[in-house]
Amino acid sequence: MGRPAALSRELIVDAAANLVAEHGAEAMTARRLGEALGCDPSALYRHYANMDDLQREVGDRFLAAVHVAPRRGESWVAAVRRICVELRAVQLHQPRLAVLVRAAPTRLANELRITEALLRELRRGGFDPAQVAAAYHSLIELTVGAAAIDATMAAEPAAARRRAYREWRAHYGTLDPAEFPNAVAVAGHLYEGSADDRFVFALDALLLGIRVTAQNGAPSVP
Amino acid sequence: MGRPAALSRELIVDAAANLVAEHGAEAMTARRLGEALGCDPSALYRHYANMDDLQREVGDRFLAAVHVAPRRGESWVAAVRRICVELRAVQLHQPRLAVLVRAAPTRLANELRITEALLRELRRGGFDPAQVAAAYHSLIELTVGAAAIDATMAAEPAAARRRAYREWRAHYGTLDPAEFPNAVAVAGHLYEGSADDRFVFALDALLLGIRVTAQNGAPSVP
DNA sequence: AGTCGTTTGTCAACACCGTTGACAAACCGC
DNA sequence: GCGGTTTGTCAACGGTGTTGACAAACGACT
Repeated sequence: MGRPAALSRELIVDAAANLVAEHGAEAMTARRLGEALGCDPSALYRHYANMDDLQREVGDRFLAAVHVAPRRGESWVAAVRRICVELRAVQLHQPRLAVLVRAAPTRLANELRITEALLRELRRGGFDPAQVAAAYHSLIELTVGAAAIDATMAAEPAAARRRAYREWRAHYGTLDPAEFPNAVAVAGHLYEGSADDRFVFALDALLLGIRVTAQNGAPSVP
Repeated sequence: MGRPAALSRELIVDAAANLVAEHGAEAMTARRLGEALGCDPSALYRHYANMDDLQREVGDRFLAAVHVAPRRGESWVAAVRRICVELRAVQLHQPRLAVLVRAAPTRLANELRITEALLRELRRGGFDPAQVAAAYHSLIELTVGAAAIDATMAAEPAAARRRAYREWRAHYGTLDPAEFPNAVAVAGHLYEGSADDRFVFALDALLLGIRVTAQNGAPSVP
């Protein structure tokens, strides 16, 4: 009963996803979305409590691109690595949306799918439940967190990115050696390679640390 | 020459920092800042190109709270750990400001100070320059990234936080065991303890992985 | 002393943003 | 046909960053 709905959550989230894919996440405003849908901006509030609600669903829609199916012959470490790398890639493409996804777990379809897959692989690794949970949180914090940091630069073209990295390196190199001896000493290696390389290094180190911790227990730190 | 300046970058950044400390980072708008300074909002643009410029400086000012001086008898691992934990604590208090600090290195005074200290401790650990840079980037991505994720919840009172964690745990536990067997299995351990605990676990694992990697080289992943 | 150029703050305005409350259109069951 | 309910429209509110024209206030030069 009631007036027949011309809009629906699905129609809205579709249009919003298109808008984001074409014009970037900052284009997803109530007014532009209303224009794309041919309706008044305020009509959206009949289907979503507020724009954050909608953004959360759009964000989850983009997570559909992450493939979590296990591959034959793949170790659990390799699977976790692959899932995290893919998750990062998706988040780098939609920096603004990632903000909301990472504030709190949305527990929407695709996020649950990824969570389940990561937990599956970690359990395959032989950890006990508490270790699995701790490892999962570590991986998510690094993966999603690093994506948050890198997203801004990832939006730039590759040439601009390399130029920026080179400038930063150079800047650290020209600091006062009396005040910043260590920065000057390693300046040549800061921001070396791609952000993806740096992430994978961190990810591998974290995975290694998780494995060693599970075997030996947490090492003591004097 | 010219009309004498009533404002200055220092006066502005002082007022902005006070505003943020008292009313939160979202209170740092041009109009409220103008009101606090007794000037027109547009006067700010004589001293800063835009609000992002100003936010970056205010963000760096808050980093002054991070103590990086070496302590006697403290191992390099303990020092790195301590600096990262302090850095995280500061970022958790100013979530909005952290957004800008983490988009790209500001290379302002306090950020440089922290960078120098982390590099100092890592070099004390006996790594070669390339390893120091890689380790530094890993630590920053985890520390600042995790702070970005946790900042939203950290703004809530502790009771609300614990309630949210409990709800999430419960939600994972009530998922369909056929579709999400692993989530159901470890649900009881997800979001266990505090966000700080989870961060320290990840940080220790990462530090351990970095040390092992430097000793043995990167492990192969089948 | 008067004028010029420069710096700096003021004012009004522009173009946005999310969101709300009153209203009208369009359906269902009665 | 008459209510009740749902759904979209419209106008508006209060907020945001930012800009361009203008005026005040100085130092320097004639």
